[in-house]
Amino acid sequence: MMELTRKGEYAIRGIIYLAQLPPGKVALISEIAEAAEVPQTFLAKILQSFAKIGIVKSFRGAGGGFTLGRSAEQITLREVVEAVEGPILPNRCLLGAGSCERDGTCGVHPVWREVQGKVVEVLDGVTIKELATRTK
Amino acid sequence: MMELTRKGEYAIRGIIYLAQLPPGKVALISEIAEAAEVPQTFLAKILQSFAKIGIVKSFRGAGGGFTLGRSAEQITLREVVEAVEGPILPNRCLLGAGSCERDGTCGVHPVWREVQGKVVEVLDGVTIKELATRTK
DNA sequence: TATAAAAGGACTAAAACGGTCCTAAAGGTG
DNA sequence: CACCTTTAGGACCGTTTTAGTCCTTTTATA
Ligand code: SF4
Ligand code: SF4
Repeated sequence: MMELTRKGEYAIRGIIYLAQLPPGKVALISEIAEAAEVPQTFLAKILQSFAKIGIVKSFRGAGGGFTLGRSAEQITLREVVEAVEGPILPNRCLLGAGSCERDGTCGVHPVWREVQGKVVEVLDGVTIKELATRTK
Repeated sequence: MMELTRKGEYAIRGIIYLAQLPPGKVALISEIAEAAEVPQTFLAKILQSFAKIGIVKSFRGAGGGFTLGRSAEQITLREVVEAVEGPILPNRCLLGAGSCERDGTCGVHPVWREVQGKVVEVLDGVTIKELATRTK
C-alpha cells in the first residue's frame, strides 16, 4: 500500500541533484539523468512539468538546461511528491464532502484523515536542501 | 498518492459489518455485500482470502456464511488493510537492504521509514471493534 | 438426494505505469 | 542568416494492476 511510483522516485532524485549543484548553475537533462540514474526522456517529462509550476526553471538552446526555481530550502519534499503523484490522499473520501455517501456515518473516515495529516506533516517537514546535504 | 484501492475499502466495510453483528452470528455473503454496498462476487473473493489467514471464519452449505475469526477488538485496521493491499510501504527501498543500491548514501530513505512508521502506528492503533461501534 | 452455501479458477475490460520516439520551437553562435 | 543545441509537446506502446464477472467444484445441511 501507498507506494511511490518510479516517477516520484525519479523526480526526487533529479531535484536533489539540482540542489547539490552550485547555486545558479544550469545542468543538462542528460547530465541530471546520468547522475540520478534515471531514464533521460522520462526525467525530461518530469522536469518539464516542474518547470510549469515553477519548482525548476528551464532554458532552451545552447547553454540551456535546468536550475531550481527557488532556493532548495524553500522546496519541500511534499511539494515535489504532490507535483508528480497528486495530493496525499489515503482514501478518495478525503477529497470533498459527498465523494462517499457514507462519510457522515463512517467511523473509518477520521482515521484516513489522521493518516493523511501525519504523512503531510512528515513530508512538509523536510526540505530539498536537507535532503541534498544529507545525500552523498 | 497512497490511495487505498476499492478492494481495501470493500474489505473494511465488509468486516465492519461482521463486527456489528451479534457475536457468533453467521452472515451470508449476499447479506454482507448488500449492507456494505459492495459487489457481491468481489467481496466473496476478499472474504475468502480473509478466511485463509484467519481474520474471518467461513462455513459452507446451508446455514453457512461468514463470522469474524476472532473478536473484533483483536483485529486491527492495519491487519485488514495489509491483508488486502500488502505491507505499508511508501517506497520499495524499505523492504530489505539492497533493494536500492543507493540506500547507503540516500538522505530520503529515512524519511520514507518515518512515514511508514507513522502510518503503521495509526493503523495499528485502531481496532475493528472501535470502527464498528463508531459507525452507524 | 436435493439444496444451499462458499471455494477455486479462468477470464476480461479498462486504467495506470513506465516508458520511447518524433517533431517543433526557442535560444545561441559564426 | 544559417546552423546547432537544447528543451517542449504530443503521439504512441507494451506491461501490469485494478476491478471485477462467470462457471464449476466442493462441502455441508435438511
Ligand atoms: S465508507 Fe468511510 S472510509 Fe470508506 S470511502 Fe466512505 S467515508 Fe471513506
Ligand atoms: S534513492 Fe533513496 S529513497 Fe530512492 S529508492 Fe533508493 S534508497 Fe530509497
